[in-house]
Amino acid sequence: MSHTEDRYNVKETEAAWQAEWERRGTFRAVEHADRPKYYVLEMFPYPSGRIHMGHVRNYTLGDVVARYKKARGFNVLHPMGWDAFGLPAENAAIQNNVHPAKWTRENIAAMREQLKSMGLSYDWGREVATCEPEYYRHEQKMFLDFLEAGLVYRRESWVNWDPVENTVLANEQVIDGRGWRSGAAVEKRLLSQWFLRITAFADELLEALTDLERWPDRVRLMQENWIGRSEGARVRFALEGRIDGLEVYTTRPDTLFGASFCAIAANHPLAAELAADNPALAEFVAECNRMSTSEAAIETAEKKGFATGLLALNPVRPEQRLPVYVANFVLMEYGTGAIFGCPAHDQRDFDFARKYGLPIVPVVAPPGMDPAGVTVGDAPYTGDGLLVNSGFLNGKTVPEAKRAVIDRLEAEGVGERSVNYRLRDWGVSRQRYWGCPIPIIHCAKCGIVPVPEQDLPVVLPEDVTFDKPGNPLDHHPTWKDVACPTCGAPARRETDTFDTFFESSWYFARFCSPQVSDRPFDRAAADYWLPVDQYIGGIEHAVLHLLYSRFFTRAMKQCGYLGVDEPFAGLLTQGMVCHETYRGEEGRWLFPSDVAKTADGGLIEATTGRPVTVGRVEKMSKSKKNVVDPEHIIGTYGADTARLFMLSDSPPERDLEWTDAGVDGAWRYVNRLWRMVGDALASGALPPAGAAAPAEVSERAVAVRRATHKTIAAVTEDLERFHFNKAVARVRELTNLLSERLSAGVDGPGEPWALREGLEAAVRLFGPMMPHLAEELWRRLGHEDLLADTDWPTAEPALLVESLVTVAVQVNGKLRGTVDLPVDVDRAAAEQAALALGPVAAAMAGKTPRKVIVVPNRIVNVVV
RNA sequence: GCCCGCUUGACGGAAUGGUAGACGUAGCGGACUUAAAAUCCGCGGCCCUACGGCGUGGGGGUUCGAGUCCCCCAGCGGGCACCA
Repeated sequence: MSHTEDRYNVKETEAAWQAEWERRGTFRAVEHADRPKYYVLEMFPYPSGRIHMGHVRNYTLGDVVARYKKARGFNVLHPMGWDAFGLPAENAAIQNNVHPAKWTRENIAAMREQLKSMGLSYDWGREVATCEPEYYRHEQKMFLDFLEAGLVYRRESWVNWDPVENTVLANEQVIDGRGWRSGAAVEKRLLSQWFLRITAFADELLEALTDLERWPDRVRLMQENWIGRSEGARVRFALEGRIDGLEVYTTRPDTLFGASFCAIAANHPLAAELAADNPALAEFVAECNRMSTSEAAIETAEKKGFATGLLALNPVRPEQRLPVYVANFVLMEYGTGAIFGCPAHDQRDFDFARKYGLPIVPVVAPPGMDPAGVTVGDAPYTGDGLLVNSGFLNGKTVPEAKRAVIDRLEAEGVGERSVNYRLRDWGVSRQRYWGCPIPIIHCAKCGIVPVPEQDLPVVLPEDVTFDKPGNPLDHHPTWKDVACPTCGAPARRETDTFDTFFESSWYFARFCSPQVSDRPFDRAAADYWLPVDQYIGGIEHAVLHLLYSRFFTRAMKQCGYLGVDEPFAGLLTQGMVCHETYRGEEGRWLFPSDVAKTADGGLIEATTGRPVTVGRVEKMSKSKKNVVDPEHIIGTYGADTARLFMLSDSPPERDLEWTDAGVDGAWRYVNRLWRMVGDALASGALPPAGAAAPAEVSERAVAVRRATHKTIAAVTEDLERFHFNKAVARVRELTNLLSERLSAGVDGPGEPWALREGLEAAVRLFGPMMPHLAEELWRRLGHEDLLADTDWPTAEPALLVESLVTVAVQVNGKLRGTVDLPVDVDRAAAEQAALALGPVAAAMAGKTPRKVIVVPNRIVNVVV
């Protein structure tokens, strides 16, 4: 580690420091009640087999935060684990005839080695894999606790069903209405499933968003929209010739007088009843049921309706008869599964009315329009205004009319105020093998019986086969046969497993004490570490994973597991890693590693020399082959180079384009820094490590010290705000200056000391970003201790203040010059100095200033 | 379809409403070298000989002053409940 070489030996150096950190247990986390804690967590990966650049970016960001906070004196918890249940393992099993457990465990082993080569400051002693019974047994217990607490229930719900594979399909497995593997037309099917009552916390989850101040606004907004709280009314329409009525939910009860139809969901009980003796309607309902369950598919499909022949009586206009349709865009899950349509003031209702020739009656006059002459143009009007054609509501504003009409409906007993949420309860049943078994037993006599606590965990059997369509747990010869815990009669195990979001909804708590086996985690440890201070991951998890975790935390609290409401106090959502795409002849996608550059800068296929077309920069994906293997990059340039590039080119929230040139640039910088420190030491000009500051310091040396301390202050601020790219730029600026001074020849009182201070500052500031190089240089600079155990540098305030400041001078907002002024000079003096500038006088063309705006230490603007 | 975000030199990006383009990448010129690589130095938004003018996706607005705030539009991307 300490010989003099001309080139930086990355491989040896990085491996040596990784071994040293591990040997010393540098990153082991231990609870210290007297020290401030800081919990840094990156979203744990699905063990797909190899890490990808998205992981490298995510974990680099987290590692910078973890190492920085450690240097700032925090007791840091920075764990890593594996989100190890999921579909890809089953797909691999089917395609490659390898057992999901074996596949997953091998992937974990491979990826662990890859992550270790990045030099991440994890406490590997806390590693967890969610597919192991030691982990998932606890969520089985939690599920039973939730059941007892009334947070779990069972009901029927619709799924995408592949009739050939005999299996439920994920939305992403449904392509154009067909199963991705079988190609069979997908059907909707009703299955009995377990649900978690997330809607019980809808208001709380919504309101608590306000306090998540360290979450990005857009994520909070996305969750707000997802929860989708709306205030409206439930309105009951009588049905002509029937004793039952139709209850609809609406956010626009003010437009009731403009209603021209009602529509119900295809799976509304009324639709089912009517379809029983109406084959055409039955066919229409069946057609709706063939649509995917995804909202995007439903919303983009052509809006269709089927007139049932039923007529509904408008409660505010009893003489009016509204046709009742079954419509493919009405969702049973939302509101009451029935709506009334007011075409004049809603786009979808408008389209529907146009299509089926229904009346379009305006009932809201836009502001400024004559209420008497309101007509409907090419588009519905959805804004505020005054009610017209609406009986007792005429002349009221939209909000007034809402209040008035609901009051009337309530008085007449035909409706009431109602708050509705778009949020639906969380269906957690999956008809899949590679997941956590749901600890329930079905008994013919006793019904649904929870697995007794002493029988937990229900272990997922590994002796299963994938040769038949459907769920292997179902085909297992013996596993599901069990005696009923209540009556002892033969009974059957639940063969569904949990949604894999279940595992990721509490892993952050497990990390607090992964070693305990009789509970999910130790309460005291959770009380010490939680909430996670900084969570880092992709924006694609902005809603589901983060909302489920927020819900789960509340559910765990309600059951006494922990004491916090919110799992993640701070959130950073990183952008994607992108790369150019390449196609060869015949349009085949090519890996970047298959593409070579010709002398004139053109691109060819490396092996054949045939031409290559360059496509757009897109998210790295296997399908387009625009991927770069992190292992290859780390093997060639080292982890620090990869980390530096990840940090320096783009702010973390934005997408990052991976380029060879960028990596080369980072690599050159790593070597430049290494050389610069080596040369400085070899020159013998620097004082030894720890030397006291000299009494006399020249102006030149003070200038270096100012630059050093300004950099320390700025980088500290940048890291606090996650502006890593700016932090890198600033240290580079400092090392550019130091390099200049070093090559100019060190001289004058105090300069060698100032240069050492500068070099050490650069090394320390880079510590969280390029830990191996920084650790190596720190040692070479003569320090015995580890940089990883060294405190963050502090800026001396006296060196941050300047006596002069450059002030811009504008005439009518246009820059005409600058002037150097003492800091905080009075306005009159600033104005005088500005007016004295030649170009300023020229631009004023002899006119007298009408006004002079002076912003102290910034700008003087002369208005003429 | 609905919701959210982004758009600044050739490229990635800087810029509490106050000097647009920090820092880097690519490029160009030079030094070193037999040569190349590496390294070092210099140049660098666009137009103009200059004075100066024009520039932050397009259009409008607020302001002494707009990349930044407001409105409209376009393009690109993310999410939409069983991928994780």
